[in-house]
Amino acid sequence: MDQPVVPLAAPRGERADAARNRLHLLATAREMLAEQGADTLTMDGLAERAGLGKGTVFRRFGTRAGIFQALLDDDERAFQEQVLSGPPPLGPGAPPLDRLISYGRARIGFLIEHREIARAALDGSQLVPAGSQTPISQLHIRMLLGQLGLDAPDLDVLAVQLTAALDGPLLLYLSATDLTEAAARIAERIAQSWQDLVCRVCRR
Amino acid sequence: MDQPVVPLAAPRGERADAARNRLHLLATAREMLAEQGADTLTMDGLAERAGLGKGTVFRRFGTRAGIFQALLDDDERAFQEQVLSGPPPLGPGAPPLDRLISYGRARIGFLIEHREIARAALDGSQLVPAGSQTPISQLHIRMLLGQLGLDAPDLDVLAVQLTAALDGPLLLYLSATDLTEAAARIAERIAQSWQDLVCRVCRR
DNA sequence: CGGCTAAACGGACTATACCCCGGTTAGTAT
DNA sequence: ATACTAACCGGGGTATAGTCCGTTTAGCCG
Repeated sequence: MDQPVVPLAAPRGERADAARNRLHLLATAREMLAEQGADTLTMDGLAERAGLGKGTVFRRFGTRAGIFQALLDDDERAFQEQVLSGPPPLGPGAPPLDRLISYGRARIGFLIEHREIARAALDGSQLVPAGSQTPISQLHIRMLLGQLGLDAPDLDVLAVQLTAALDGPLLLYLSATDLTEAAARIAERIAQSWQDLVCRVCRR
Repeated sequence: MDQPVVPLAAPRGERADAARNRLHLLATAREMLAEQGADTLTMDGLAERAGLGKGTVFRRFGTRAGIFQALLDDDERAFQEQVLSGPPPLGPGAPPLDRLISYGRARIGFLIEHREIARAALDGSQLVPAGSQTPISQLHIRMLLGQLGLDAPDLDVLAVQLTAALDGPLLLYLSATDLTEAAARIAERIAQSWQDLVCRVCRR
């Protein structure tokens, strides 16, 4: 009853220069990521290369992991697009169980593809894998579970469990292996197990 | 064909002074933990209070999280005892499915009880919750799955999935709430969901 | 008991995430 | 156009995890 007509991304009042700097920092981070890898990327280095102050970097992203979470968010947008309004069975239109299976496969692929950023986006102080990552998966899985009409006692916790069951093997895999070999084979193995798991859980 | 007869705990050659210092550091850490909480415990502080050099602390535990992992390991010993040779249904003797349900309940209780240490034992660089924590759970679950004679395609990955499904809600819970209220209620809710999940997965 | 070596010790040193606050500027109301 | 204010910028400052290497000592052997 007061905000005029600003349904855009920026929640409210991110100043133009701030937005510009954020974009610029993200772009610079990607460059550095591409040429040196994630763990040598320091806040000072990023600030200097971007030609900005260190304080600015922290103001934008809060924490080191925050940068990678922001990058992952960015990459995830296209993925979410597919999930929310792409073609079935990933997008709407297919039966919930098919979508669940399809979603697991897609997410596994996405995370393996973006493994370096995903890994760096982890942070000991915020136990959940990444800022955006869990909510989306969990919400989507929760929604599909609702559509399935299961007679489980607590769909919310079940959604958390399944989300964890999807991410768990990936995290283990991302941390253990250096991913140089047979990424596809392991991905397929996890995808297969995901399918088996959800089929077991959802059959009546 | 060469090592004489040393089947003791210390793999080989942890010097007496080293062992003594490790114990002393662990004890000191527990004191500090009790009186100031986990996040104000610094490596320097621990070293100073223990009357040892900082280098020693790092030599023993490698990393800050390592200290908490060591403490958790220590606490976990009694728990493992119960699982490996305590009375059923947690210990051996009960049907595998009952043991699986019982194990989940016990682990939830254990982790909630030791929440502060468990939380501090997490570390962004080693994605799995804690040094000891995952292996034990996973191995045990894997074993029980084997005894169940499921026709799943990949019991190893299934074990990882279930371990994650057990830990996931806990981590979420440990990070979000400050646990001062209704710990028991939430624990019960997670335990209930765990039981439901494994029943769904294991029914034929 | 005296000497030898590998392991442990200590604490100064480095790197870097994160904080702070005085100065500047974008956005807006008059 | 001008003044006002809230937000942003900058970069030096602090705390602390983790490293290095010269020194000390435990365990053993002759």
